[in-house]
Amino acid sequence: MLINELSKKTGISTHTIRFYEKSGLIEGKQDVSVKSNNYFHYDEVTIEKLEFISDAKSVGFTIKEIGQIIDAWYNRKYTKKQKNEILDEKLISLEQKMKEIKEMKKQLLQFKEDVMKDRC
Amino acid sequence: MLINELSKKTGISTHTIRFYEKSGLIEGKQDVSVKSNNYFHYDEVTIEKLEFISDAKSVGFTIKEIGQIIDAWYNRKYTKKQKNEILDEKLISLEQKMKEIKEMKKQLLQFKEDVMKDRC
DNA sequence: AACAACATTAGAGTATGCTCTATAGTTGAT
DNA sequence: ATCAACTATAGAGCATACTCTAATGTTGTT
Repeated sequence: MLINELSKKTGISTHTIRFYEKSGLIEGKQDVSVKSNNYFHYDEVTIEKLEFISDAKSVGFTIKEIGQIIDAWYNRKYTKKQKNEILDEKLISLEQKMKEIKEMKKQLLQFKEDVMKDRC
Repeated sequence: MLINELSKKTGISTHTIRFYEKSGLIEGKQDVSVKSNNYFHYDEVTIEKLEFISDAKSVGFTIKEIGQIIDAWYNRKYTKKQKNEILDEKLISLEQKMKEIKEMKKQLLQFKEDVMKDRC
């Protein structure tokens, strides 16, 4: 599929898709047999990747981190061991985020109590 | 205390402290009885606020959101009811973040399994 | 052939959250 | 009095992650 279809299927603008492509997160293929244009073609895996990018952004991963994860997932440039290391590292950072959110939740509940008891 | 002491006590640079002050997150007081300078003085509450700001940034709250929370906590400009609404809203967004992180964790564990079983 | 709707690239512009520089004045120890 | 170490303000610069504009070319329908 071409970029417009990809955009419609994922809800991500063509501008942003091109930005992600420049950033190395996704990769379209040009059809060498077609000489009249240099349109990029995208496959189903790209849709999966873009959906993953959206989710990964929500949890606070940077483009660079997302790139690492996608490479650990869909790339041949790492060994099995390296892929596992990258993924474990990201899992640890998720645990950390989780912990921080729990702490913040406690803090906000404390604020609520302070408000209720006119302590601030 | 003056800004330098505040900076040392919180580990936040004077530049960043001034940035937070401009952004309305904290507020120093000038001593009107001293006419030779216009130095700002900060109290213990400002330390608490700065510590809160650091924690709140880690969980992904924006400066604007942090401002709202600090106002709900330490400001007279909202009613009890409004304060509670703001805090509840932020608690809900924390729940959302938590959910997203759990999903992402599942996803990364799936990637690990895919790697292990040579499915990618 | 005309024309809307698509495609490409390069690069400018925007928002957020700092981070640093420049300039100028103040304080406190020697 | 001097001087290091502080203070303030204004504004420039930077990194991240888009977002948009401009210029130019292609495709497919009428």
